[in-house]
Amino acid sequence: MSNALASSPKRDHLMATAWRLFYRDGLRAVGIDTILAEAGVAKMTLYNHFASKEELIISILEKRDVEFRASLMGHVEAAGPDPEKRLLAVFDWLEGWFGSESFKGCVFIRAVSEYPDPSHPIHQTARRHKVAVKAALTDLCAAAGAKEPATLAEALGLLIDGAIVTAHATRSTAPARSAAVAASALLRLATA
Amino acid sequence: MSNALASSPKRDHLMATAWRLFYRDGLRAVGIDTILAEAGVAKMTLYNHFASKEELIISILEKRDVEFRASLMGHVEAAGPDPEKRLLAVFDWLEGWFGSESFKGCVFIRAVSEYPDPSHPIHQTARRHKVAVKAALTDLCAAAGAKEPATLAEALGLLIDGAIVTAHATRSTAPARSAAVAASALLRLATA
DNA sequence: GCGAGAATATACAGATCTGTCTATTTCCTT
DNA sequence: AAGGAAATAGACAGATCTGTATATTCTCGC
Repeated sequence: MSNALASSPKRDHLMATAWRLFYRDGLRAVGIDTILAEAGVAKMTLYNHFASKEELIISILEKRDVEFRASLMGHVEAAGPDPEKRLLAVFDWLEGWFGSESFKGCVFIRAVSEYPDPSHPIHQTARRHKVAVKAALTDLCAAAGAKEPATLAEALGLLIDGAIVTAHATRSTAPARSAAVAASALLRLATA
Repeated sequence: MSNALASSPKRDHLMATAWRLFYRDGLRAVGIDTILAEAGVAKMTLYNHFASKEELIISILEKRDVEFRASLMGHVEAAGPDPEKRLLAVFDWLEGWFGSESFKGCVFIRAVSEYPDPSHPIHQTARRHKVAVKAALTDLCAAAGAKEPATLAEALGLLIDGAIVTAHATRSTAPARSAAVAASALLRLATA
């Protein structure tokens, strides 16, 4: 029997296929059989790599958390050394994301929505992602010279999550610009 | 056969029971049979009042939209005539909501999350709610003397949705205060 | 008391869900 | 070529899902 944590081509392929379907249609809406048919993989292969659908979901969320933050911070790095530019690059990155063809909101917000009980492992995994993102935001705010980095990061985090939700509900990239303008104003106040 | 739109005690009771279960556990997670057992109502009674589960959900969302905005605006009215106080009363109202025992986020955000396809009737119903709330916010911003009421309302809407999501994910009322502080700052800038 | 409309219990259809089991085959390493 | 792990197909269990059909009972106005 294979180790449930080890990486393998089949495991990676299952996670990639499941991710695409879960993100497109929802965690509860997509069944195991649909994933298997789409991936062209046998059912026992899935259950040799993952103990359950729930563990599959959590593995995907944890992977997405790492990828999400790497993509975000990669865009921040590309913005150069100016701390203010770096912070506002977050909102450019959001705008690009919102405009992508397959954009369907934030999978972590959606996971919290689908598993609303705070004690549920999937809910908790999604929460950990939000905490990690806020920590990264706090670093950026501190570097930008905010007097209370955590306070500013909290406000920017609200703008970001609100923008994601609004962009999904209204199918528009405009919330990224609105959030950027508000964030810029708050940053100015927080560093003055 | 009864009219699907008419009000009746059984219909109201079904909607109240379904609302409680849907909000607590999720729209897809709760089955018809669970609602019927909890409400103590026969299956045919439900299908005499609603064509499908989807229609039941939409009816509940539309009712909640009206109740939600009535509750919010009621709190605004109670804040008195000062336009700035009225606008900031929105965030006090949020804090009370976040602190309530049964708080599980915003059912409309969660509906968008569970039915991510923008063409789905449930998704569209949830979007209409968000549009209606933003219109109400715009009125409040205009009354408070904002130079660009729609722009300010957009930013406040992002703060509100972000606060709801964050409060749900972190099980805390703190996002209401953070949003209030940021909103107050943005209001000052927008009226200066 | 009667009759009509509403609600009931119950069974059912047909699909789908997660997860298990078994027997076979494929594939890689030695 | 042989051994062993991994993947396969496919049946299966047992539950659950939405929605339908039928026949009975309840309730209430007249």
